[in-house]
Amino acid sequence: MRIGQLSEYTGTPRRLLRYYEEQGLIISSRAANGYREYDERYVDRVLQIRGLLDAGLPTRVIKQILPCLSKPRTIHISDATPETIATLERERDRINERIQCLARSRDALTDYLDALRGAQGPDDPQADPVSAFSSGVVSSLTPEPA
Amino acid sequence: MRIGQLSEYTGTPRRLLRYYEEQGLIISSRAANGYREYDERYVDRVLQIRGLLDAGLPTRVIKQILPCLSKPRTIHISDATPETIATLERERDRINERIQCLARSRDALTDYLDALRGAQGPDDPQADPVSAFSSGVVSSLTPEPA
DNA sequence: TTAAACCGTCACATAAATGTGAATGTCAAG
DNA sequence: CTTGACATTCACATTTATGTGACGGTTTAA
Repeated sequence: MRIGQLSEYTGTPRRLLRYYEEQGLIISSRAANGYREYDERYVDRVLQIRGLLDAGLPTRVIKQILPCLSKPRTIHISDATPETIATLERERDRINERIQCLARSRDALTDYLDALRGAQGPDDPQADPVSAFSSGVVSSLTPEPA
Repeated sequence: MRIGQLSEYTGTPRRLLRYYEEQGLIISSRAANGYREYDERYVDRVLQIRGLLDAGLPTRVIKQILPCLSKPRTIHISDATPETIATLERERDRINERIQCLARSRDALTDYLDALRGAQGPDDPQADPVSAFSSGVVSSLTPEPA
């Protein structure tokens, strides 16, 4: 498929697909006229890239770990220096830290929402019996929620 | 404490602490001379902010969810419009998506590393008995791992 | 009193991801 | 052949999170 198709399937502006290529995240073959030509597998690939970018990984890091994320593994093995391995391990650890951080926030957010629902918005009959009661104390550590 | 202390404790440049304040993520009281004055709780707060930023959340979103992440909950409850709740739920869902995406990548990365270790780098006596064997097939979907 | 180590604001610079448009080439359909 | 949709490259603009420095005030200690 060409860039327009891939753009449509992945909801990614053409500009960005070219940018990802420029950053070495994807590779395109060219038709005789110079048009980029993509494999169907690029749809998932691009969605994965976008997910990782959205999760805060820079293209530089994504470029490093992408080759390890292909479905049919048992490829790309054998070209691994100790430094490569160390780098990948470091990135994996960093990803783990991100996950932990996000999970903590998600859990706190969930608790907060549960408390809110328990306190005043029980329009949803699934509300948990969380004994939440409000006070007027304001921490002043943070601004008001929007 | 003043900004220098907070900067030292959190490993965050002064410049960024002022920036976070400018973005409404933190609030400082001012001493008579105009110096910013911080509570000790700001250390954890700033670390949390940095973690979320590093995980890809923009300051705009962090500002929204931060008030819900305070330890002593049961504060800030009662000022929640339905739109606020909907926004928070949406952000929670987005955070969840990020977590899923990162977890997938981490797992794939872990598998890859396990396979690598099984294939050639068993310097570590803890290596798992993963029956990994390499082939020369290259996907061409992605560049070589660095 | 002077120097060093803080603090303040202001402002310019940068890298990454992205938006947007110009100028042009290609191709399929009328 | 022309038009419209799609492609190309080039290039400038923008936003966000930062770095960095100028210039000046304050506090502390020699």
